[in-house]
Amino acid sequence: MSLKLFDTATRTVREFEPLVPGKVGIYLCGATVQSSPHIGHLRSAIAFDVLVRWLRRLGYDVTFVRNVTDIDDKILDKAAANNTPWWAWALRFEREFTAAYDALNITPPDYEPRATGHILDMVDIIERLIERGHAYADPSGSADVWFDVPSFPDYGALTHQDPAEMLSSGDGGESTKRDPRDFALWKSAKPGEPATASWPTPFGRGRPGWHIECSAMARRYLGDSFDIHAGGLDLRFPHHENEQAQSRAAGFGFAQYWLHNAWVTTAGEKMSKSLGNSLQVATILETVAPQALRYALGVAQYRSMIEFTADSLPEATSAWERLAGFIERAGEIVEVDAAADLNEVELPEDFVEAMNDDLNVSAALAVVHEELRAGNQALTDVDRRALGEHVLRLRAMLDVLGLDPLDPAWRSGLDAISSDAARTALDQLVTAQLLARDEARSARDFATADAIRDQLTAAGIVVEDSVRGARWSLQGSPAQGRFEESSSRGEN
RNA sequence: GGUGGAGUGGCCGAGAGGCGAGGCAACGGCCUGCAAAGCCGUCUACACGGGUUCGAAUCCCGUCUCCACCUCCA
Repeated sequence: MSLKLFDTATRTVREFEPLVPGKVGIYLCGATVQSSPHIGHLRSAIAFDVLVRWLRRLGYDVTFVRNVTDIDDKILDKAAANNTPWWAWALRFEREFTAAYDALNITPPDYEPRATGHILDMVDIIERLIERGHAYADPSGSADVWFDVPSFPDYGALTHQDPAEMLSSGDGGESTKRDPRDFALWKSAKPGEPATASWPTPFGRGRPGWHIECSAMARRYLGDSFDIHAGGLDLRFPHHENEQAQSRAAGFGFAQYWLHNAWVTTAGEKMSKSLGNSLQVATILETVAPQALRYALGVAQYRSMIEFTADSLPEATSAWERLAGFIERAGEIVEVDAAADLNEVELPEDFVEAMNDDLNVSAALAVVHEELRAGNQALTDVDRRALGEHVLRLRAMLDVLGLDPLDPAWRSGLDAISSDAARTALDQLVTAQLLARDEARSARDFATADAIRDQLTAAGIVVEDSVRGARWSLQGSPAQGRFEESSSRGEN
């Protein structure tokens, strides 16, 4: 039983075999940091975070690279429109992305290169392409350098398009290039653009074309050939097609597998910024626990579209609270070691099989919920031995999905209260109330007992009676303070 | 127009020729002083029309609808 992945280039589910046994290099196209992250961005990050976690769980030594595109037309335009330096604009949103990734427990990449830090790596590839006859300087004498599409017969291979039927790559617009399909490797500095947005090169002053950035950064950190290149579905063409063409034309093997995640949709349509900020990560985390958001975005197989409805978040919250609630209650009966090495725990066969089947997290979650039910049964039966095993297996599975409730990356609802002192104070107050309620119940004064409970409920505190007495928890636990939106001090 | 993808029960979502994935919601039962939580049960679905087959959500033919990429996009 081994991992199979759907490879966009071959349109088949392929047995995964790394170039170097035991090692995996992954390049993921990260954000163009021109605006705030929305949940679609996070879906991609979560999908491939699960891939990385699973590969590591399988024992691979993974090198995971996710870039930041910190210069492009939109960044320059928006920064100018807001009277802000373009690099400040980019950094502001890079921070927002980082905050969102952290809030959702997305494993940080091993390397997170910025495009602007790799100009020389890009120049190197462009020079190779010119030498090999796959690129040419613009005839006008500008610093523009174009990739020569007709010189590369394999163009179109990734997305299975016939180059003859492609009319235009759309790049640039001024048709000084030889062929309408040719795309920009290097863009000359334009009048009116900030001087800081261009670099001196053998071709002249300018800035990188979009596609060359990823070719250069992938090569820098993963080598001429590497295992997996991932990104959103929309990047297949032209971005990934062009990346592959550049890198292969330059003589590199480049990616062996191409993985693409599907959309988060609303009302059947691809999410877009025009839908408003209600779908921005920061906004959602004001009222929803980050674990629930991760659950909502992580329940479907990465190649399926996720239909995001008004019910999605409440539904995910219910499911999440059931999982986390079980671990919490179990911890009151058996010793649960938050720091236990979950990699040592044997995973259920069905779970492993599901994950190996192109990361079928939906099927894997079915196993998770079976384990949960069995665990709850053990909890009811107070079967400590079984309970301990269920807890470990459940956590080990959830850990693969980035959803272990005891992962230190999360902070519980109680942690939303800023200080330990406040937490202690709240605990004492609630405990006192529960004590009074117990007394009333013992005296069969249920009116008083219920009044106390109602009062607590109104304050957002859920009371549950069990054989071991009453327990309480904060309802919903929106985890305030966990997500920190970066300040807007870059502006004005 | 070219190239892909999808239509599954109230909702979300797996599966891909026979064996009722799973979650959420709802309802019933157990438990509870009442709740909550939990457990058990109920809701027997696969866009439509044909066909193949002992048997089709799954295969074939046709039809309809929706979505994406081809311009920046996770």
